[in-house]
Amino acid sequence: MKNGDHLFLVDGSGFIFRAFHAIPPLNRKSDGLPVNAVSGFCNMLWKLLKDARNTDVGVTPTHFAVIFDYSSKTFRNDLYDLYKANRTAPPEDLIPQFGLIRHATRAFNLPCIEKEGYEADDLIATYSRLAEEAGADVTIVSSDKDLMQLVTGKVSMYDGMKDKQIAIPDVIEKWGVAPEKMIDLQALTGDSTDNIPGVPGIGPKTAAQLLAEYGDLDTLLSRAEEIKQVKRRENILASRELVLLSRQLVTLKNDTPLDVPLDDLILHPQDGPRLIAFLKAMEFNTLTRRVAEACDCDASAIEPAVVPVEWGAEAHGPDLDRGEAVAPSPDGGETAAEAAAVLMPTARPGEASPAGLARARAERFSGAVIDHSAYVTIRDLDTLDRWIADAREAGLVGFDTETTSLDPMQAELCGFSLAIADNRADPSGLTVRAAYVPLSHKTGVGDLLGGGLAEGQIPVRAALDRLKGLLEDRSVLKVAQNLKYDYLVMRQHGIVIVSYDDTMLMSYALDAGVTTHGMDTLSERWLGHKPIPYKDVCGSGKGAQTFDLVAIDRATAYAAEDADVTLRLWHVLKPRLAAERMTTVYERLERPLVPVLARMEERGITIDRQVLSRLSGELAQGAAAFEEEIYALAGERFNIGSPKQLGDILFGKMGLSGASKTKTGQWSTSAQVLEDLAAQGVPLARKIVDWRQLTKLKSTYTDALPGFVHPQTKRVHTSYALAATTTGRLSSSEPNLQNIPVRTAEGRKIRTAFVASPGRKLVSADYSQIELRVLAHVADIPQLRQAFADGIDIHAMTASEMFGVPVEGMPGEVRRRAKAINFGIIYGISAFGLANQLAIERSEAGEYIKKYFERFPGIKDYMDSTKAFAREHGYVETIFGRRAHYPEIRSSNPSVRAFNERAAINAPIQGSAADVIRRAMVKMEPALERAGLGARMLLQVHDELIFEIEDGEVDRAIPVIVDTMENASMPALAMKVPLKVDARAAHNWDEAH
DNA sequence: CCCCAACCGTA
DNA sequence: GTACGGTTGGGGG
Repeated sequence: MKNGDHLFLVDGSGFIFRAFHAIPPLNRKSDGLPVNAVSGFCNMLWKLLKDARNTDVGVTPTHFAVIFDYSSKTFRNDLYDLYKANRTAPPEDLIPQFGLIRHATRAFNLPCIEKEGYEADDLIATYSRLAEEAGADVTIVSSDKDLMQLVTGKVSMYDGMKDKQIAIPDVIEKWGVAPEKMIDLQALTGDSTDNIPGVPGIGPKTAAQLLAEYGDLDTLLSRAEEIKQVKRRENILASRELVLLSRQLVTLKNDTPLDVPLDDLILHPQDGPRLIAFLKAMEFNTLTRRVAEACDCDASAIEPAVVPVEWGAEAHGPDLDRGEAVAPSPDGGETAAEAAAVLMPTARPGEASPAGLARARAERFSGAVIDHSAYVTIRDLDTLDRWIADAREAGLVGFDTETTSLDPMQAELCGFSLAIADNRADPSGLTVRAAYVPLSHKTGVGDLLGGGLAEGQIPVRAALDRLKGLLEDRSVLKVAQNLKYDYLVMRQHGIVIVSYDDTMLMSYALDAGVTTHGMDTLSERWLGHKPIPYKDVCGSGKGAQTFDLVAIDRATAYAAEDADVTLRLWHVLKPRLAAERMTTVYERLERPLVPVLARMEERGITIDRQVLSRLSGELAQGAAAFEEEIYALAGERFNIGSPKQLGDILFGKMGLSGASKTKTGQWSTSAQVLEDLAAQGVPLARKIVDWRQLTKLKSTYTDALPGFVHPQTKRVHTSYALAATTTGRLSSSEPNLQNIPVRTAEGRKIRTAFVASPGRKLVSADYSQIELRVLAHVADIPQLRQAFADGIDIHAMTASEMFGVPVEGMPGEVRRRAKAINFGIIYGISAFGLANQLAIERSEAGEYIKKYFERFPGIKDYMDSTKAFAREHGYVETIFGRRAHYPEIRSSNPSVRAFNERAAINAPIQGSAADVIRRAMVKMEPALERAGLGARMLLQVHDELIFEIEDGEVDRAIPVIVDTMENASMPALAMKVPLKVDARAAHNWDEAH
């Protein structure tokens, strides 16, 4: 270090405490991790370093270090055992941030310095002295008065939070003494926060006055007798020894041993990608964007870093218990605004009870008058600011995005809309005003050169900066329809929506099985209003255009209406949750899954296109070979893929027996029928079955999957539907990754194409027999509970009970039949179905069922009582209270009724298992983070979760994953049967499964 | 171009 | 016998 250099020393530990208390703890990661101090720290570092690069502005560091306290025990404790003895433990939310700030420092490519037995202040004093001796200037980034003794002509301080420089005159102004007298002043006054004794009755003012009069502390003490004020004189004389001790304590040690030499503090260039990876992991979206701009990086191409979090001893994570107090929950947490908002509008007579309010709301909102001409197009920032301010004031806002694609991973934002219930104008909540903010609408429809940006739109960056403030404000409840979509779209712009409700999920929690949950359906059902069809705005089929090409007036009517309708739906559905006691289901099983699934979809999974392409060729060859043989056997060429043509050939032309008809009267050519024919010795039938298998694998998988590889991420991003099934299961589409083949060897080859990225493994963790375990729990069957407790083969046990065959040496066929019965039970067994499955007579199947019910009477009771419950209430419930509705269960049509009864028997079993894995998924990310693991959950396949995990982490991650899944029901519900999870790691999905 | 039936992949 | 989604063929407009 040389003359003219400039060393910045950041008091990291001091900053943590200051930032933690100064910045409100609103600033959490989406998983609930508090990062307010980290956020303040990163912003401050960025500001310091940014100015540093801009040589026109301020001072430019050549050397830089961030200094931390190593631990609470230092040499000062040897001097005075009560030193800092009154310190209490840091707040819980602060604990994980100590480690994170060190990670942040390293991500900024800065030295992170601490030394056992010394405080940060001593290290700062030492570096400061050395730098000054070398002729350099020093800036200590801190506002701590303990460091002011270090200020000289070459050494100044800088308060990073107040953006204020502290030089010699500033110290004198503040404390009345020059920096070199600060030690004496502190010794006299003491410091209650550090438990440093001083002279009673002497504060900074008196101390400064005394020092001005006597020059320094030693002189003061030697001439203390001269002090005129009796009390003050006596106190000083009595405290003499303590004051000298205090002086030792407050004197910073400027010759501490250093592990990192001064010259090593030289400022290195920023490592942009590394810093962005860290900032993304912290979800500091604004800063990520700024850094990406400054270093010209594409932030979207950078994976978030894996940042281990040390939580200390305290457990953390979203609690999933019923009735437990809801801590500020990671995402859609209940806020004061939300609690207030649900009561808005003001209750009227007859609305005091939740049910009364719900009824009144439904009544008031039905037959809504929706006036498209009242919608506003927001074209300038001032108007947008007013709307956002009004939304803040209301604490509640309807929100919707308009984009160019239904696929959120491909969608480009065109604009967004806001809806506000005007509570002042109309306390009924009925008056909703809504606006559309166009951002990137184009002109020149049909212009091949592409029209330019349409006039009268706010610049995207400016508008989104304002919107971000609203969407990330925990105190404003955002209401959206199918929020996962908007969540993903906004994430692409660095915005993380917090505090939200999703009307689609509210409807799903309330009415699964009654209705679908799309906005148009809900609007017609609850508001009696048919929203403008998307087709009317954008056209369809060949004439379709993207939303950015829609004229802004037309777009406003459509888009604002969506936000308007969504907010009205919320007013109807929200009170129903409480009235129908579905709030817990909604808040614990539905809403928190939105960001979890969004992240899974965003991560995607890698597929090896070469593997698929090779397989596709093999399948084509195999199918072609079959085709020739099929034509030869049939005696003519025909479309094998046409069941109609095939049926005509088999049962018309060839006159084969064993035909059955489909419900439309056509010949059935199902696999079952063909298998039967093959068994009769019809070789053509076998070849058709085999041909179908190959062409199915080719068309549905090997040919289709590569088309889903995202052009930028090069991964496949499925879409999970949260509200598609009656039972509570998820569904997956575009592509459906929940039906990737596994049962045949040929099919399994498809799974080898699903691979981990380099240096990682795929880990598959699946529940073993979860539905039978749920059945054992809900029906409380002693033998089943015992078998699961003992880890016995459940199907063999069933066979043994039914047929009196010992488990040892049981024939495979006997076990197979018992297995089919077990599955049949879960599916709401019928003699017809079981006979079909086992290819036995219906009477024989009936005997099996009778026998089963004799051995397990509890199952019969369960099925009967479930049916009776469903008939009485029209719905059934899972163990977590989710409801599946069967409105047709009282149908006078016996087959319709029987079908609904079977579904009603199945739903609590399938649905409870679905609830369990939902809980596991919500708990998984916090559990992994708590364990300091970067494992990433990618896929869910009903009873299986697939992760991508760094090689070195796999062995540590698996127990965390297994434990989280096995204990997913806790603490809300202790199951009577243990849940068992098997997990394996491999390069591809086939080997991991 | 849209919709439905048939078929088949998964849990 | 439960719960899904995707592909193909084919009919109707």
